[in-house]
Amino acid sequence: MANARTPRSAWVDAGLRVLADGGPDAVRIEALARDLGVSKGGFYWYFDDRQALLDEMLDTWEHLFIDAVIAHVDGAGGDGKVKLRRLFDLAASAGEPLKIDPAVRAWAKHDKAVARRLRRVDNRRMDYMRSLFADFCTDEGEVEARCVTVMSLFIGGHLMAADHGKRSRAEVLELALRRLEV
Amino acid sequence: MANARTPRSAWVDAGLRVLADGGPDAVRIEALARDLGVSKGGFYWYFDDRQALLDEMLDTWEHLFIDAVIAHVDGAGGDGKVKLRRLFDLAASAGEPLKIDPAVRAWAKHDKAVARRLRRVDNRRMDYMRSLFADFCTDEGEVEARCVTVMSLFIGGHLMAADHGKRSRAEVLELALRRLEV
DNA sequence: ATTCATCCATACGGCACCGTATAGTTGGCA
DNA sequence: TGCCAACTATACGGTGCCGTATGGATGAAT
Repeated sequence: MANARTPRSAWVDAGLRVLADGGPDAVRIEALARDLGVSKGGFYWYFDDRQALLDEMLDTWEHLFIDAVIAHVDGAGGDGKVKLRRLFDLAASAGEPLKIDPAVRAWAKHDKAVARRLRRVDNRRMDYMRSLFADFCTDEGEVEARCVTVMSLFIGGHLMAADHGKRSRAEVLELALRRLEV
Repeated sequence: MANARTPRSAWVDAGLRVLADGGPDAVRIEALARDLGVSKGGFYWYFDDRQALLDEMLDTWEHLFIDAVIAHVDGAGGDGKVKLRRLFDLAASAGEPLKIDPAVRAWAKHDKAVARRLRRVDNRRMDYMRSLFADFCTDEGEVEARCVTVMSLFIGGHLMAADHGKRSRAEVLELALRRLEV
C-alpha cells in the first residue's frame, strides 16, 4: 500500500548509483535486485522493461542537476559573481551524485536519445551561466569563452587523473577559476 | 605466415574502434569477429582471453597518444608557444581516434588498472605541457592552472553537448585558448 | 607435391541476463 | 476475521556471450 517494501524510487536510486560507477551497461535488473535484497519480481511490477528504468533514471538526473541546482544557486540571491561562486562551491562539495554526470556523457556517445537529453541539459546550464557572466562582462565572445572554460573545468576536474605536486586538485581548480575573474 | 588474413593488429584496431563509440562493454569477441568477417577461432589463437585484448588495446592507445603525439609536436622544433599551437591543431584535427580518450576516462571510473594507466598518461601529458608553458611563463601556479585549463578544454570540448549560437565549437574553443595567451 | 606452422570454422558447455507466467505473501481495512 | 490490492518469489524459455576442443584450410618453403 502506502509503504512499499521496495518503492519505485529505490530502483531508480539504485540504478543511478550503479550508473555512476559502472556505466549504463552495469545497470542490470537482476543485479539491482540482489543489491536491494529482493528478487526482480517487484521490478517488473513497477516497470515495463529495463529501458523504462533507464529513462526514469535520466528524468531524475535531469531534474536534479538542473532545476534543483539552479533553484539552490538562485534562491539565496546576489549578483552574478556571488551566484557563480555558489555554483562552484556546490560543484566542489557534492561527491557521489556528481559521478553520474561523466557516466551520462560517455553514455551519450553511443545513444542518440541520451545525446539529445544531454544537449538539452548542457544548453540549459550554459544559458544559465551566460546570464551570470553577462552580469559583469559585456563582450559576448568573452562570456562564451568563459562559460565553456568553466564547463570544461567542471567536466575535466572529475575525469582528469593527473597529480599536481604539493598542490591539491581543488587548489589548482581554484587558480584556474580565478583567471576567469570570479 | 607473413601475411595473416586477419592479423593481430586487426583485432586491436577493431577493438579500439568499438571502444571509441560503445565503451569497453561493447568490446565483445564474437561481435568483433562478425565485424571482421571471420569467426572467433582466430582470436583465441592470438589472445589468451578478452582481457588480453583489452590490455593490448590500452597499450596501443597509450603509445599512440603520448609518444606519437609528443614526437610529432616536438619534432618540428620551435619554442613553447609554437609547440602548444601545434598541439592544439592536432587535437582539433584528429577525429575518430580522439573518441578513444573519453571512453578510457569513463572506463577508468570503475576499473583500477585502467585508472592507474590513465593517471600515468595524464601525468606525462601534464609534464610535457608544463615544460611548454614554462617557456614563457615563470609563475608556477599560473603554469599549473593553464595546463589544467587546457587539458579540461580538450576533454570537455569533446564531451560537452551545448550549442553556441552563430559561433562554432571550434571558434569558442579558440577564444578560450586565447585567454591563455598562446 | 608434400610438409608444416599458421590461421580459421564449427560445435559445445556454461553462465548471466531478459522478460513472462504464475503462485505466493503482506498489511490496511470492512 | 476475511478480503483485496499491492508487492514479491520462483521457475521458465530464450538470447548472447565466453572460452575450449577439434578438425579443417591456406600458403610459404623445401
